[in-house]
Amino acid sequence: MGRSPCCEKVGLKKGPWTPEEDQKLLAYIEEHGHGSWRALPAKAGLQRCGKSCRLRWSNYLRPDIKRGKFSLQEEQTIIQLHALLGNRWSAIATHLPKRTDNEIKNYWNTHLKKRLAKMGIDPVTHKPKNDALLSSDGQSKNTANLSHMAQWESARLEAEARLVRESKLRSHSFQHQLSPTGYVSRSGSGSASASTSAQPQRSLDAPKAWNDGWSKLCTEGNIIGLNTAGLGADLESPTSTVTVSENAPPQIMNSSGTGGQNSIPMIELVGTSGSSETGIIKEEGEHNWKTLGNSNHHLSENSVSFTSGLHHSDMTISMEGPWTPESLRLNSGHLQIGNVMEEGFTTLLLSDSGDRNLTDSGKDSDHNSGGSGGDYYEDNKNYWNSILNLVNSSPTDSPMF
DNA sequence: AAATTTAGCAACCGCCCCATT
DNA sequence: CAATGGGGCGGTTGCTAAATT
Repeated sequence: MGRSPCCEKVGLKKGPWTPEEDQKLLAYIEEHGHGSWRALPAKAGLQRCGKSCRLRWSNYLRPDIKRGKFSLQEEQTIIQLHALLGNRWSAIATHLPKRTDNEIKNYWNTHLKKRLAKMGIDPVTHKPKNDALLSSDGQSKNTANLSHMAQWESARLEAEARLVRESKLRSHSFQHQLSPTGYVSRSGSGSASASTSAQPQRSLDAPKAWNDGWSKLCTEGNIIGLNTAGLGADLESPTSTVTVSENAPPQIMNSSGTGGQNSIPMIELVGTSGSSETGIIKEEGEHNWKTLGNSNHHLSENSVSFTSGLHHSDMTISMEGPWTPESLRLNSGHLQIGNVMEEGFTTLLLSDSGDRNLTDSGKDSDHNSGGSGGDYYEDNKNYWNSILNLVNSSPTDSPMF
């Protein structure tokens, strides 16, 4: 198709914004809302293109923006989400309230990426660069699995964001007039717009429900089946089901469909948390993780699961649908999931960030795997712990998990 | 103290998706 | 169904300040 650039018009100003321009834009949006960005500059008396105005607003002028140094928590979130989602800055930004995707992207590029590289970790794959040895024993496939999961999760995320966007659009159609800022999160999740009037509609949001479920999951340890497909029939994304049962036998949750070639892939995490508070697998289960490979695992064509065999901390991960058995890895009888050493690296990375102290669980590491291989199961456990931690500590309006 | 290099960040660019016509 | 427009997203650039030589 091809289309003319929005700033093609001669006479439009580019480059840094002056305080006067900021003031004009701010005043206009506060009074009228942004409305059509393209039409805004003329109405606001700005010699800028609409796109530039939108960027200036969403990255700088918006009232609900936090600026300044990133906290350790934020760093950790970025690193972990980047490992999961890649350069999906807007998705990552939804987990960092008041931070813009642009800011996160910049922070990644200027700080975190370099720090990873310095430590010999590939910032793209989050794997050690000298990974040749590992790849020979299946590590690369494991990473591919994580990538696969991340792709799947990304697709779901997008669909959920779309759903939320639609729901917000419906509610904002009239709220827009009432809320002069008129800001809707770029990802559609609304997570960054905590100060806007969107709050009452949150209960309609699939991500909110998802998150609520996780909250319960992490705080009560009850059996909770969450299936985002059930939250909206028009949700076209793959679905996730997370079930936790206290003292329940390990189980494979049956997903929707039959796992046929055209069915939606589904991951189910079925875990029984030894901790009734956080859903985080406690240290007491440590040895069981290490012996995970000796415990039950079954592999069938369309459904794969492993059971850790923990007496207090059971986790089953099952995958159905078009994923082939090859997409999962049985390695010496051990099912590997994802990049098992990631947490170790993350921990190292964060430890490397100078004089800051680590405060959260998942950072209790004296396991400096640091690219040397480390203990797969220990790292695996910590990786998922950290993800659970992340989820658990995420803002309630986060669209993910 | 001046010149050069490096780091940080705001903003731009081009592509893409989706809704509307 | 195709064309078009609006807006979102990720990659990149270029300016400025800080650090180094």
